[in-house]
Amino acid sequence: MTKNAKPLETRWYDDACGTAHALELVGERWALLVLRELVFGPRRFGELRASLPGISANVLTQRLEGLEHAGILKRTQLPSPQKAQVYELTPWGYESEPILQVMGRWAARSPQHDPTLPLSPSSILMSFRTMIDVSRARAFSGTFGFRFGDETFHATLEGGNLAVRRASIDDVDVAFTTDPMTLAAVVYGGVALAEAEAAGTFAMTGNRTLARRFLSLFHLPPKAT
Amino acid sequence: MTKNAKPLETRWYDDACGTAHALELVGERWALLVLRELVFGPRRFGELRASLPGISANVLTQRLEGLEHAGILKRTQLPSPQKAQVYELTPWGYESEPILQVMGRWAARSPQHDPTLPLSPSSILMSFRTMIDVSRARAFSGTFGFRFGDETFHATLEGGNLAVRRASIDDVDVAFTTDPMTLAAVVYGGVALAEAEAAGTFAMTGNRTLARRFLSLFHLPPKAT
DNA sequence: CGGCATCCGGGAAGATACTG
DNA sequence: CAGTATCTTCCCGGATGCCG
Repeated sequence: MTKNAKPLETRWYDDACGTAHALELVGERWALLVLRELVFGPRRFGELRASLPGISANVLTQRLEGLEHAGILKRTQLPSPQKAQVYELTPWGYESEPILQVMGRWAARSPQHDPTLPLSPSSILMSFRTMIDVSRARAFSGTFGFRFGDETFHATLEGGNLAVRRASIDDVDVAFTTDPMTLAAVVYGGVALAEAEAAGTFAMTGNRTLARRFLSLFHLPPKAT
Repeated sequence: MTKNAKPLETRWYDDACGTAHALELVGERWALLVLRELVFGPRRFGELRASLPGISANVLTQRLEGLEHAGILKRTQLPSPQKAQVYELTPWGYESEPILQVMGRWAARSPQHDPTLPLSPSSILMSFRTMIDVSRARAFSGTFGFRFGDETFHATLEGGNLAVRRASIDDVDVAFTTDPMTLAAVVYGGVALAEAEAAGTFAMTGNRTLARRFLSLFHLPPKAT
């Protein structure tokens, strides 16, 4: 029963500013990265832990408790066969995505940003939603599937927006099978598609013309100074 | 000479995600609130400390060092007469304002947000930039001055945007003299102008019709759930 | 295996006192 | 006024173990 539910009303900003309150809600270490991993759909404890390199189990437990208490996520039991419990953002929790996007766009301009570090599937797909060239994207539409190991994501491009969700990827126009770092290298790092395919770390099926057009939609902002 | 300037390269997220990098840059406690206080112009150490209820001097020193090292702000000496040192955001640092705005807009919908806590001048003016009704604001323009004790801010409304900077407020169409909490109560809390004026905590000079129109431009978003 | 509790070491934050 | 030094408190991270 989690006996120690101390709200610890101390140690907080005594400030009516919305930004300060946001920091009380999601300002603790790892909190926003937990949201990042949940933004495309519910996940289990172990999946979250595997996607967050370096987080410890007890800290993840604390964050999930705090975020649930704040009304940002809720834990739900899957129907009987699985008997597993998953964490899912509430509608208001899903609205936190712009925070992640704006922070990512700004930090991508940092002179110290190292794009060669590991990347999670959520991260690269979130970056697509952030870095998409809306005006060029409006010119076409399509459905795209991503397979990263055993995780699959379904993306629908339409009206300049890329809607992404964790789902199976049957019936997509293009399906990519790769890993997040290779995908980032191809899209942002100027690595040639043919090179990545030859290396065996990148494969795609479906409409290759559409695929190339899609992959050229995303660009990092220029570095500051 | 601050002998121990080691950034302690450990304790960070090993993650290429832009959001994760942003958290490395401004994810420490107080960091974003320091930026909030700098977003309308340079300030001195003591001014920052006074605007950040509860921060201690050594933590503020650490944050300023870290933010300077990251290239988000720089310390500059004022010309000879003052011999004072101020902290000022770099151009890229100023671009962090959308982070503050998006977080504030999202957190304002939190069921737990308490708008009766103390508020800094930067906070209320930042909230105006965030919560402005752009379509209605496009319909007119004007210049507005705010005097909070000895701090003054100059705001220019034009094209739906409210540009704010710390500056003297001569030659404005309307000048408000009040405190941030009273201003928030009038704009967001439904407190009548006449009531606040009668209480002596709110005064304005200039075009009163324009003033009323201006003050009605700003609204908090509805609470979630 | 998933989730949570406990213990421990290290380090960051908070408070106070002190210096130029 | 602008920080620095010191001490205490608390959070974070890792390890371990319990229980369903």
